[in-house]
Amino acid sequence: MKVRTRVAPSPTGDPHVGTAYIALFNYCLAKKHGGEFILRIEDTDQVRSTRASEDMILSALNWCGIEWDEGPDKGGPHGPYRQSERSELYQEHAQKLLDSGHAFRCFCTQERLGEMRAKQREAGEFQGYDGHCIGISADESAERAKTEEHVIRMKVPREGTCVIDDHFRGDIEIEWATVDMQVLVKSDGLPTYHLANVVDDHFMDITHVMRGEEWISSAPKHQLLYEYFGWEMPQLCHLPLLRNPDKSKLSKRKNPTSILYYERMGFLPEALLNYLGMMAWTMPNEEEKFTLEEMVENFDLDRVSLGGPVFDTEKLTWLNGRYIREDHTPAQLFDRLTEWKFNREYVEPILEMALKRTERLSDLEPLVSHFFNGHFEYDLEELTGKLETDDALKYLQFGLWRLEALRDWNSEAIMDEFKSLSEAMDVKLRDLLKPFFVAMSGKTVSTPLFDTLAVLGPDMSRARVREAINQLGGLGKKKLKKLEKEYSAFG
RNA sequence: GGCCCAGUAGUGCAGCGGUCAGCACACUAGUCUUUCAAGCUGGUAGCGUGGGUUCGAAUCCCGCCUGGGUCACCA
Repeated sequence: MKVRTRVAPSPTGDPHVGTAYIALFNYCLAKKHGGEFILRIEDTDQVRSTRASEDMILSALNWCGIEWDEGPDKGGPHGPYRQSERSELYQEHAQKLLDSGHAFRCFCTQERLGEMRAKQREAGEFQGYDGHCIGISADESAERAKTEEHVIRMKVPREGTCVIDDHFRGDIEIEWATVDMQVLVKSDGLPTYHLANVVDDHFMDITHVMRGEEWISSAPKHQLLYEYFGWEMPQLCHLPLLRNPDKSKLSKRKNPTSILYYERMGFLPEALLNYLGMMAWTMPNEEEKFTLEEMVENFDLDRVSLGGPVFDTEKLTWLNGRYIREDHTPAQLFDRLTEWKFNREYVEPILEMALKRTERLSDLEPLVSHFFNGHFEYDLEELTGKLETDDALKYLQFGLWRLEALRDWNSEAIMDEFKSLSEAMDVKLRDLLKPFFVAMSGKTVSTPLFDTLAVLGPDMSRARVREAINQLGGLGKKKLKKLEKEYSAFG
Protein backbone atom coordinates (compact mmCIF):
# COMPACT_ATOMS: atom_id res chain seq x y z
CA MET A 1 0.00 0.00 0.00
CA LYS A 2 1.22 3.47 -0.86
CA VAL A 3 2.28 5.57 2.10
CA ARG A 4 0.17 8.68 2.37
CA THR A 5 0.72 11.29 5.04
CA ARG A 6 -0.70 14.71 5.66
CA VAL A 7 -0.33 17.89 7.58
CA ALA A 8 -3.57 19.50 8.65
CA PRO A 9 -3.11 23.03 9.92
CA SER A 10 -5.90 25.11 11.30
CA PRO A 11 -5.93 28.58 9.69
CA THR A 12 -6.35 30.59 12.86
CA GLY A 13 -3.30 32.79 12.89
CA ASP A 14 0.23 33.24 11.69
CA PRO A 15 1.98 30.25 10.12
CA HIS A 16 3.60 28.43 13.03
CA VAL A 17 7.06 26.84 12.90
CA GLY A 18 5.47 23.82 14.57
CA THR A 19 3.32 23.34 11.50
CA ALA A 20 6.41 23.33 9.30
CA TYR A 21 8.08 20.87 11.67
CA ILE A 22 5.17 18.42 11.52
CA ALA A 23 4.84 18.95 7.77
CA LEU A 24 8.53 18.26 7.25
CA PHE A 25 8.43 14.92 9.05
CA ASN A 26 5.29 13.84 7.27
CA TYR A 27 6.77 14.89 3.97
CA CYS A 28 9.93 12.90 4.62
CA LEU A 29 8.09 9.79 5.67
CA ALA A 30 5.93 9.82 2.56
CA LYS A 31 8.74 10.61 0.14
CA LYS A 32 11.10 8.11 1.71
CA HIS A 33 8.62 5.41 0.73
CA GLY A 34 7.69 6.88 -2.60
CA GLY A 35 4.36 7.97 -1.24
CA GLU A 36 2.29 11.11 -1.22
CA PHE A 37 2.05 14.03 1.11
CA ILE A 38 -1.21 15.91 1.46
CA LEU A 39 -2.09 19.32 2.83
CA ARG A 40 -5.51 19.68 4.34
CA ILE A 41 -7.00 22.77 5.90
CA GLU A 42 -8.90 22.19 9.12
CA ASP A 43 -11.17 25.21 9.19
CA THR A 44 -14.17 23.87 11.07
CA ASP A 45 -13.77 26.55 13.70
CA GLN A 46 -15.79 29.18 11.91
CA VAL A 47 -15.11 31.87 14.44
CA ARG A 48 -11.34 31.75 14.35
CA SER A 49 -10.54 30.48 10.86
CA THR A 50 -9.70 32.98 8.17
CA ARG A 51 -8.78 32.73 4.53
CA ALA A 52 -5.98 35.22 5.09
CA SER A 53 -4.40 32.86 7.58
CA GLU A 54 -4.81 29.94 5.22
CA ASP A 55 -3.06 31.83 2.44
CA MET A 56 -0.22 32.75 4.75
CA ILE A 57 0.22 29.17 5.89
CA LEU A 58 0.38 27.84 2.35
CA SER A 59 2.86 30.43 1.21
CA ALA A 60 4.97 30.09 4.35
CA LEU A 61 5.18 26.32 3.92
CA ASN A 62 6.11 26.81 0.31
CA TRP A 63 8.71 29.35 1.30
CA CYS A 64 10.25 26.72 3.55
CA GLY A 65 10.54 24.45 0.57
CA ILE A 66 7.83 21.97 1.44
CA GLU A 67 5.63 20.85 -1.39
CA TRP A 68 2.49 18.77 -1.24
CA ASP A 69 0.98 16.46 -3.82
CA GLU A 70 -2.60 17.32 -3.03
CA GLY A 71 -4.06 20.35 -1.32
CA PRO A 72 -6.63 23.12 -1.50
CA ASP A 73 -4.50 25.12 -3.91
CA LYS A 74 -3.75 22.29 -6.33
CA GLY A 75 -6.62 19.88 -5.89
CA GLY A 76 -6.32 16.13 -6.22
CA PRO A 77 -8.42 12.98 -6.38
CA HIS A 78 -9.48 13.10 -2.72
CA GLY A 79 -10.73 16.68 -2.54
CA PRO A 80 -11.95 19.05 -1.48
CA TYR A 81 -9.03 19.67 0.87
CA ARG A 82 -10.72 22.27 2.99
CA GLN A 83 -12.92 20.87 5.73
CA SER A 84 -15.42 23.69 5.43
CA GLU A 85 -16.19 22.32 1.97
CA ARG A 86 -16.84 18.79 3.13
CA SER A 87 -19.78 19.38 5.45
CA GLU A 88 -22.13 16.88 3.87
CA LEU A 89 -19.62 14.11 4.34
CA TYR A 90 -19.39 14.76 8.05
CA GLN A 91 -23.13 15.13 8.44
CA GLU A 92 -23.68 11.87 6.66
CA HIS A 93 -21.25 10.10 8.94
CA ALA A 94 -22.59 11.69 12.08
CA GLN A 95 -25.97 10.38 11.02
CA LYS A 96 -24.50 6.92 10.60
CA LEU A 97 -23.23 7.00 14.15
CA LEU A 98 -26.60 8.22 15.35
CA ASP A 99 -28.32 5.38 13.49
CA SER A 100 -25.97 2.75 14.80
CA GLY A 101 -26.37 4.03 18.35
CA HIS A 102 -22.74 5.03 18.68
CA ALA A 103 -23.61 8.66 19.10
CA PHE A 104 -26.45 10.66 20.58
CA ARG A 105 -27.88 14.14 20.47
CA CYS A 106 -27.20 16.27 23.49
CA PHE A 107 -29.52 19.13 24.36
CA CYS A 108 -27.71 20.31 27.44
CA THR A 109 -27.16 24.03 27.79
CA GLN A 110 -23.78 25.60 28.34
CA GLU A 111 -25.00 26.62 31.77
CA ARG A 112 -25.84 23.08 32.80
CA LEU A 113 -22.50 21.82 31.50
CA GLY A 114 -20.72 24.57 33.38
CA GLU A 115 -22.47 23.68 36.62
CA MET A 116 -21.78 20.03 36.05
CA ARG A 117 -18.07 20.68 35.63
CA ALA A 118 -17.96 22.94 38.65
CA LYS A 119 -19.51 20.22 40.78
CA GLN A 120 -17.16 17.59 39.41
CA ARG A 121 -14.22 19.81 40.05
CA GLU A 122 -15.35 20.46 43.59
CA ALA A 123 -15.86 16.78 44.24
CA GLY A 124 -12.49 16.10 42.67
CA GLU A 125 -13.85 13.55 40.24
CA PHE A 126 -13.29 12.98 36.56
CA GLN A 127 -14.46 15.94 34.57
CA GLY A 128 -16.53 15.02 31.60
CA TYR A 129 -20.00 14.68 30.25
CA ASP A 130 -22.29 12.93 32.72
CA GLY A 131 -24.48 11.19 30.18
CA HIS A 132 -27.51 13.34 30.88
CA CYS A 133 -28.96 13.07 27.37
CA ILE A 134 -27.79 9.60 26.53
CA GLY A 135 -31.05 7.95 27.51
CA ILE A 136 -33.34 10.05 25.32
CA SER A 137 -35.19 7.77 22.91
CA ALA A 138 -34.41 7.95 19.22
CA ASP A 139 -37.89 9.26 18.42
CA GLU A 140 -37.86 11.95 21.05
CA SER A 141 -34.35 12.92 20.11
CA ALA A 142 -35.24 13.27 16.44
CA GLU A 143 -38.35 15.24 17.31
CA ARG A 144 -36.61 17.65 19.64
CA ALA A 145 -33.79 18.11 17.14
CA LYS A 146 -36.22 19.87 14.81
CA THR A 147 -36.64 22.79 17.15
CA GLU A 148 -33.98 22.62 19.83
CA GLU A 149 -30.38 23.56 19.56
CA HIS A 150 -28.17 20.55 20.16
CA VAL A 151 -24.83 18.87 19.56
CA ILE A 152 -23.96 15.29 18.74
CA ARG A 153 -21.72 13.41 21.13
CA MET A 154 -20.01 10.09 20.72
CA LYS A 155 -20.69 7.28 23.12
CA VAL A 156 -17.67 6.12 25.03
CA PRO A 157 -17.45 3.00 27.18
CA ARG A 158 -17.39 3.80 30.90
CA GLU A 159 -15.14 0.92 31.79
CA GLY A 160 -12.25 -1.07 30.41
CA THR A 161 -8.98 0.01 28.88
CA CYS A 162 -8.16 1.39 25.48
CA VAL A 163 -4.85 0.41 23.98
CA ILE A 164 -3.32 2.86 21.54
CA ASP A 165 -0.51 1.73 19.29
CA ASP A 166 1.93 4.58 18.96
CA HIS A 167 4.75 3.83 16.58
CA PHE A 168 7.37 5.46 18.79
CA ARG A 169 6.10 4.47 22.20
CA GLY A 170 4.47 1.12 21.64
CA ASP A 171 1.21 0.37 23.44
CA ILE A 172 -0.26 3.18 25.49
CA GLU A 173 -3.01 2.17 27.88
CA ILE A 174 -5.73 4.64 28.70
CA GLU A 175 -8.77 3.91 30.84
CA TRP A 176 -12.03 4.54 29.00
CA ALA A 177 -13.35 6.12 32.15
CA THR A 178 -10.96 9.02 31.61
CA VAL A 179 -12.19 9.66 28.07
CA ASP A 180 -14.96 12.20 27.64
CA MET A 181 -18.04 11.72 25.48
CA GLN A 182 -16.68 14.14 22.97
CA VAL A 183 -18.83 16.48 20.94
CA LEU A 184 -18.60 15.39 17.31
CA VAL A 185 -20.93 17.91 15.73
CA LYS A 186 -21.27 21.40 17.13
CA SER A 187 -24.54 23.27 17.38
CA ASP A 188 -23.61 25.16 14.23
CA GLY A 189 -23.74 21.83 12.42
CA LEU A 190 -20.02 21.68 11.77
CA PRO A 191 -17.90 18.81 13.01
CA THR A 192 -15.23 19.07 15.66
CA TYR A 193 -11.66 18.10 14.93
CA HIS A 194 -12.20 14.55 16.13
CA LEU A 195 -14.92 13.61 13.67
CA ALA A 196 -13.62 15.57 10.70
CA ASN A 197 -10.12 14.31 11.18
CA VAL A 198 -11.06 10.65 11.26
CA VAL A 199 -13.45 10.89 8.34
CA ASP A 200 -10.95 12.82 6.23
CA ASP A 201 -7.99 10.64 7.03
CA HIS A 202 -10.04 7.64 6.03
CA PHE A 203 -11.33 9.01 2.75
CA MET A 204 -7.99 10.52 1.89
CA ASP A 205 -6.36 7.12 2.35
CA ILE A 206 -3.96 8.37 4.97
CA THR A 207 -1.74 5.53 6.16
CA HIS A 208 0.33 7.32 8.81
CA VAL A 209 -0.88 10.01 11.11
CA MET A 210 2.18 11.83 12.36
CA ARG A 211 1.18 14.67 14.63
CA GLY A 212 2.14 16.38 17.87
CA GLU A 213 2.30 14.61 21.19
CA GLU A 214 -0.50 16.82 22.45
CA TRP A 215 -2.92 14.48 20.67
CA ILE A 216 -2.08 11.34 22.57
CA SER A 217 -4.76 11.80 25.15
CA SER A 218 -7.50 12.13 22.56
CA ALA A 219 -6.28 9.21 20.47
CA PRO A 220 -8.75 6.80 22.13
CA LYS A 221 -11.61 8.85 20.74
CA HIS A 222 -10.20 8.62 17.27
CA GLN A 223 -9.53 4.92 17.55
CA LEU A 224 -13.08 4.37 18.75
CA LEU A 225 -14.48 6.27 15.80
CA TYR A 226 -12.51 4.09 13.40
CA GLU A 227 -14.03 1.07 15.16
CA TYR A 228 -17.53 2.50 15.00
CA PHE A 229 -17.16 3.08 11.29
CA GLY A 230 -15.48 -0.27 10.74
CA TRP A 231 -12.44 1.39 9.15
CA GLU A 232 -8.83 0.47 9.33
CA MET A 233 -6.82 2.65 11.68
CA PRO A 234 -3.78 4.47 10.28
CA GLN A 235 -0.48 4.13 12.10
CA LEU A 236 -0.23 6.72 14.83
CA CYS A 237 3.09 8.48 15.38
CA HIS A 238 3.19 11.20 18.00
CA LEU A 239 6.13 13.54 17.59
CA PRO A 240 7.54 15.35 20.60
CA LEU A 241 6.50 18.98 20.89
CA LEU A 242 8.82 21.87 20.14
CA ARG A 243 9.56 23.74 23.38
CA ASN A 244 10.30 27.20 24.69
CA PRO A 245 13.61 27.57 26.52
CA ASP A 246 11.69 26.93 29.76
CA LYS A 247 10.56 23.61 28.28
CA SER A 248 6.90 24.49 27.96
CA LYS A 249 5.19 23.95 24.63
CA LEU A 250 6.47 26.49 22.10
CA SER A 251 4.20 29.50 22.27
CA LYS A 252 4.13 32.97 20.81
CA ARG A 253 3.87 34.52 24.24
CA LYS A 254 7.36 33.35 25.07
CA ASN A 255 9.03 32.99 21.71
CA PRO A 256 8.59 34.11 18.14
CA THR A 257 6.74 31.22 16.53
CA SER A 258 5.72 32.66 13.20
CA ILE A 259 7.56 31.48 10.14
CA LEU A 260 7.14 35.01 8.86
CA TYR A 261 9.20 36.28 11.78
CA TYR A 262 12.12 34.06 10.88
CA GLU A 263 11.83 35.12 7.29
CA ARG A 264 11.85 38.79 8.28
CA MET A 265 14.73 38.22 10.66
CA GLY A 266 16.77 37.13 7.68
CA PHE A 267 16.85 33.39 8.13
CA LEU A 268 17.09 31.38 4.94
CA PRO A 269 14.30 28.91 4.29
CA GLU A 270 16.71 26.02 3.73
CA ALA A 271 18.38 26.76 7.05
CA LEU A 272 15.11 26.93 8.94
CA LEU A 273 13.90 23.69 7.39
CA ASN A 274 17.23 22.03 8.12
CA TYR A 275 17.06 23.20 11.69
CA LEU A 276 13.53 21.85 12.08
CA GLY A 277 14.87 18.57 10.78
CA MET A 278 17.36 18.36 13.59
CA MET A 279 14.65 18.74 16.16
CA ALA A 280 14.10 15.19 17.42
CA TRP A 281 15.96 13.72 14.48
CA THR A 282 19.52 13.22 13.20
CA MET A 283 21.25 12.01 10.12
CA PRO A 284 22.83 8.58 10.57
CA ASN A 285 26.29 10.14 10.18
CA GLU A 286 25.48 12.90 12.67
CA GLU A 287 26.00 15.61 10.03
CA GLU A 288 24.00 18.63 11.07
CA LYS A 289 23.82 20.47 7.80
CA PHE A 290 21.67 18.63 5.31
CA THR A 291 19.23 19.30 2.50
CA LEU A 292 15.62 18.22 2.30
CA GLU A 293 16.60 15.58 -0.25
CA GLU A 294 19.24 14.20 2.08
CA MET A 295 16.78 14.11 4.91
CA VAL A 296 14.27 12.21 2.79
CA GLU A 297 16.89 9.77 1.66
CA ASN A 298 17.98 9.01 5.20
CA PHE A 299 14.66 9.36 6.92
CA ASP A 300 13.85 6.65 9.40
CA LEU A 301 11.22 6.75 12.11
CA ASP A 302 13.58 4.83 14.36
CA ARG A 303 15.89 7.82 14.45
CA VAL A 304 13.28 10.02 16.08
CA SER A 305 14.04 10.87 19.71
CA LEU A 306 11.26 11.60 22.12
CA GLY A 307 12.52 14.24 24.53
CA GLY A 308 10.81 17.53 23.69
CA PRO A 309 13.43 19.63 21.87
CA VAL A 310 13.94 23.25 22.83
CA PHE A 311 13.75 25.51 19.80
CA ASP A 312 17.10 27.20 20.19
CA THR A 313 17.38 30.30 18.05
CA GLU A 314 21.08 30.50 18.78
CA LYS A 315 21.81 27.23 17.10
CA LEU A 316 19.46 28.10 14.28
CA THR A 317 21.47 31.29 13.84
CA TRP A 318 24.71 29.35 13.66
CA LEU A 319 23.27 26.99 11.06
CA ASN A 320 21.93 29.91 9.06
CA GLY A 321 25.41 31.40 9.13
CA ARG A 322 26.83 28.25 7.64
CA TYR A 323 24.32 28.39 4.80
CA ILE A 324 25.12 32.01 4.10
CA ARG A 325 28.86 31.71 4.06
CA GLU A 326 29.26 28.21 2.65
CA ASP A 327 26.68 28.38 -0.11
CA HIS A 328 26.86 31.92 -1.48
CA THR A 329 29.10 34.05 -3.58
CA PRO A 330 28.73 37.80 -3.01
CA ALA A 331 26.63 37.96 -6.17
CA GLN A 332 24.33 35.23 -4.93
CA LEU A 333 24.05 36.86 -1.55
CA PHE A 334 23.06 40.06 -3.25
CA ASP A 335 20.23 38.24 -4.98
CA ARG A 336 19.13 36.84 -1.66
CA LEU A 337 19.11 40.30 -0.18
CA THR A 338 16.97 41.56 -3.03
CA GLU A 339 14.56 38.71 -2.58
CA TRP A 340 14.45 39.39 1.12
CA LYS A 341 13.95 43.08 1.78
CA PHE A 342 15.99 45.07 -0.68
CA ASN A 343 13.15 45.31 -3.11
CA ARG A 344 10.55 47.85 -4.12
CA GLU A 345 7.68 46.10 -2.48
CA TYR A 346 9.21 46.26 0.95
CA VAL A 347 11.20 49.45 0.72
CA GLU A 348 8.75 51.81 -0.95
CA PRO A 349 6.22 51.98 1.90
CA ILE A 350 9.12 52.58 4.25
CA LEU A 351 10.43 55.40 2.09
CA GLU A 352 7.02 56.94 2.19
CA MET A 353 7.33 57.18 5.96
CA ALA A 354 10.87 58.51 5.76
CA LEU A 355 10.42 60.97 2.93
CA LYS A 356 9.32 63.99 4.95
CA ARG A 357 12.07 63.46 7.48
CA THR A 358 14.88 63.38 4.92
CA GLU A 359 17.09 66.20 3.71
CA ARG A 360 20.00 64.30 2.26
CA LEU A 361 19.99 60.78 0.88
CA SER A 362 22.56 59.93 3.45
CA ASP A 363 20.03 60.72 6.17
CA LEU A 364 17.96 57.82 5.01
CA GLU A 365 19.89 54.81 6.23
CA PRO A 366 19.88 55.68 9.93
CA LEU A 367 16.25 56.65 9.68
CA VAL A 368 15.06 53.33 8.31
CA SER A 369 17.72 50.90 9.44
CA HIS A 370 15.40 49.36 12.03
CA PHE A 371 13.35 47.84 9.23
CA PHE A 372 16.35 45.74 8.28
CA ASN A 373 17.90 45.09 11.67
CA GLY A 374 17.36 42.21 13.99
CA HIS A 375 17.61 43.13 17.64
CA PHE A 376 19.20 46.15 19.29
CA GLU A 377 21.28 47.13 22.23
CA TYR A 378 18.99 49.78 23.61
CA ASP A 379 20.04 52.98 25.26
CA LEU A 380 18.14 52.48 28.50
CA GLU A 381 17.70 56.17 29.12
CA GLU A 382 16.13 56.63 25.72
CA LEU A 383 13.89 53.67 26.40
CA THR A 384 12.50 55.09 29.63
CA GLY A 385 12.68 58.78 28.75
CA LYS A 386 11.12 60.74 31.57
CA LEU A 387 9.47 57.65 32.99
CA GLU A 388 10.55 55.65 35.99
CA THR A 389 11.90 52.27 34.90
CA ASP A 390 9.03 50.46 36.58
CA ASP A 391 6.49 52.57 34.73
CA ALA A 392 8.23 51.99 31.43
CA LEU A 393 8.22 48.29 32.13
CA LYS A 394 4.56 48.43 32.99
CA TYR A 395 3.64 50.32 29.83
CA LEU A 396 5.64 47.93 27.69
CA GLN A 397 4.12 44.86 29.29
CA PHE A 398 0.57 46.16 29.11
CA GLY A 399 1.07 47.12 25.49
CA LEU A 400 2.59 43.74 24.79
CA TRP A 401 -0.47 42.01 26.15
CA ARG A 402 -2.65 44.19 23.98
CA LEU A 403 -0.57 43.37 20.94
CA GLU A 404 -0.68 39.68 21.72
CA ALA A 405 -4.45 39.76 21.74
CA LEU A 406 -4.69 41.77 18.54
CA ARG A 407 -6.15 39.79 15.67
CA ASP A 408 -5.94 42.10 12.68
CA TRP A 409 -2.48 43.47 12.39
CA ASN A 410 -2.74 46.87 10.71
CA SER A 411 -1.94 50.44 11.52
CA GLU A 412 -5.48 51.49 12.50
CA ALA A 413 -6.14 48.49 14.69
CA ILE A 414 -2.84 49.00 16.47
CA MET A 415 -3.62 52.65 17.03
CA ASP A 416 -7.04 51.82 18.46
CA GLU A 417 -5.46 49.35 20.80
CA PHE A 418 -2.99 51.88 22.18
CA LYS A 419 -5.60 54.60 22.40
CA SER A 420 -7.96 52.49 24.40
CA LEU A 421 -5.12 51.33 26.61
CA SER A 422 -4.00 54.87 27.35
CA GLU A 423 -7.57 55.81 28.25
CA ALA A 424 -7.98 52.78 30.45
CA MET A 425 -4.70 53.51 32.19
CA ASP A 426 -5.43 57.21 32.32
CA VAL A 427 -2.06 58.19 30.92
CA LYS A 428 -1.28 60.40 27.96
CA LEU A 429 -0.99 58.53 24.71
CA ARG A 430 2.39 60.07 23.96
CA ASP A 431 3.78 58.98 27.30
CA LEU A 432 2.54 55.46 26.76
CA LEU A 433 3.96 55.36 23.24
CA LYS A 434 7.42 56.67 23.97
CA PRO A 435 9.02 53.42 25.14
CA PHE A 436 7.43 51.56 22.25
CA PHE A 437 8.85 54.02 19.81
CA VAL A 438 12.35 53.37 21.03
CA ALA A 439 11.71 49.64 21.39
CA MET A 440 10.73 49.39 17.73
CA SER A 441 13.39 51.60 16.22
CA GLY A 442 16.21 51.66 18.75
CA LYS A 443 16.18 55.45 18.25
CA THR A 444 14.33 58.54 19.34
CA VAL A 445 14.04 59.88 15.83
CA SER A 446 12.33 57.49 13.52
CA THR A 447 9.27 56.54 11.49
CA PRO A 448 5.68 56.76 12.80
CA LEU A 449 5.04 54.09 15.40
CA PHE A 450 1.86 52.45 14.21
CA ASP A 451 2.97 52.18 10.62
CA THR A 452 6.29 50.87 11.80
CA LEU A 453 4.61 48.16 13.85
CA ALA A 454 2.42 47.29 10.89
CA VAL A 455 5.39 46.84 8.59
CA LEU A 456 7.46 44.91 11.09
CA GLY A 457 4.63 42.48 11.72
CA PRO A 458 3.36 40.95 14.95
CA ASP A 459 6.15 38.58 15.87
CA MET A 460 8.99 40.97 15.18
CA SER A 461 7.20 43.75 17.04
CA ARG A 462 6.47 41.56 20.03
CA ALA A 463 10.02 40.27 20.06
CA ARG A 464 11.34 43.81 20.23
CA VAL A 465 9.02 44.79 23.05
CA ARG A 466 10.10 41.69 24.93
CA GLU A 467 13.73 42.50 24.25
CA ALA A 468 13.25 46.03 25.55
CA ILE A 469 11.65 44.67 28.70
CA ASN A 470 14.56 42.32 29.22
CA GLN A 471 17.17 44.99 28.71
CA LEU A 472 15.39 47.17 31.25
CA GLY A 473 15.98 44.46 33.78
CA GLY A 474 13.04 42.23 32.95
CA LEU A 475 9.99 41.36 34.96
CA GLY A 476 10.24 38.77 37.69
CA LYS A 477 7.40 36.44 38.49
CA LYS A 478 6.22 38.60 41.36
CA LYS A 479 6.18 41.82 39.38
CA LEU A 480 4.50 40.06 36.50
CA LYS A 481 1.75 38.76 38.72
CA LYS A 482 1.16 42.15 40.19
CA LEU A 483 0.96 43.68 36.73
CA GLU A 484 -1.37 40.96 35.57
CA LYS A 485 -3.77 41.83 38.35
CA GLU A 486 -3.62 45.52 37.57
CA TYR A 487 -4.05 44.80 33.88
CA SER A 488 -7.04 42.55 34.29
CA ALA A 489 -8.69 45.23 36.40
CA PHE A 490 -9.33 47.27 33.27
CA GLY A 491 -8.67 44.71 30.56
C1' G B 1 -5.52 17.41 41.01
C1' G B 2 -6.74 12.75 37.62
C1' C B 3 -4.81 10.40 33.31
C1' C B 4 -0.84 10.05 29.74
C1' C B 5 4.17 10.97 27.80
C1' A B 6 9.28 11.99 28.48
C1' G B 7 14.19 12.34 31.20
C1' U B 8 22.40 11.62 28.22
C1' A B 9 26.56 18.60 29.77
C1' G B 10 22.91 25.15 29.74
C1' U B 11 20.85 23.56 24.49
C1' G B 12 20.24 19.94 20.03
C1' C B 13 21.62 15.01 19.27
C1' A B 14 24.89 9.99 19.04
C1' G B 15 24.85 5.65 22.06
C1' C B 16 20.54 0.26 21.69
C1' G B 17 24.35 -4.82 27.69
C1' G B 18 31.03 -4.89 27.34
C1' U B 19 37.24 0.59 25.42
C1' C B 20 38.67 6.73 29.64
C1' A B 21 30.10 8.20 27.32
C1' G B 22 31.09 10.85 21.40
C1' C B 23 29.53 15.21 18.05
C1' A B 24 27.45 20.14 17.43
C1' C B 25 25.63 25.03 19.53
C1' A B 26 26.68 28.19 23.63
C1' C B 27 30.67 29.45 27.06
C1' U B 28 36.04 29.76 27.60
C1' A B 29 41.64 29.80 26.54
C1' G B 30 45.01 30.05 22.60
C1' U B 31 46.16 30.68 17.25
C1' C B 32 45.61 33.25 12.61
C1' U B 33 44.12 38.26 10.85
C1' U B 34 45.26 45.72 10.56
C1' U B 35 40.22 45.20 13.80
C1' C B 36 35.93 42.07 14.23
C1' A B 37 33.95 37.68 12.53
C1' A B 38 34.91 33.05 10.17
C1' G B 39 38.70 29.08 10.44
C1' C B 40 42.05 26.10 13.33
C1' U B 41 43.86 23.88 18.34
C1' G B 42 42.51 23.12 23.34
C1' G B 43 39.31 23.59 27.90
C1' U B 44 34.83 23.68 31.33
C1' A B 45 30.45 20.89 31.71
C1' G B 46 26.41 15.24 31.37
C1' C B 47 23.86 9.51 31.75
C1' G B 48 17.61 12.86 37.36
C1' U B 49 17.40 9.35 41.73
C1' G B 50 17.04 4.70 44.57
C1' G B 51 16.52 -0.26 44.08
C1' G B 52 16.85 -4.68 41.27
C1' U B 53 18.35 -8.29 36.71
C1' U B 54 23.44 -9.48 34.99
C1' C B 55 30.16 -11.46 35.34
C1' G B 56 29.05 -6.46 33.41
C1' A B 57 24.15 -1.32 32.54
C1' A B 58 23.36 5.34 29.98
C1' U B 59 21.32 0.93 27.60
C1' C B 60 16.51 -4.19 30.53
C1' C B 61 12.65 -4.09 34.95
C1' C B 62 10.29 -1.48 39.28
C1' G B 63 9.65 2.71 42.68
C1' C B 64 10.54 7.83 43.40
C1' C B 65 11.75 12.71 41.56
C1' U B 66 11.59 16.35 37.81
C1' G B 67 9.70 18.34 33.32
C1' G B 68 5.87 18.32 29.73
C1' G B 69 1.00 17.30 27.55
C1' U B 70 -4.17 16.82 28.28
C1' C B 71 -8.77 17.23 30.77
C1' A B 72 -13.76 22.78 25.41
C1' C B 73 -19.52 23.15 20.99
C1' C B 74 -10.19 25.09 19.68
C1' A B 75 -7.49 22.47 16.73
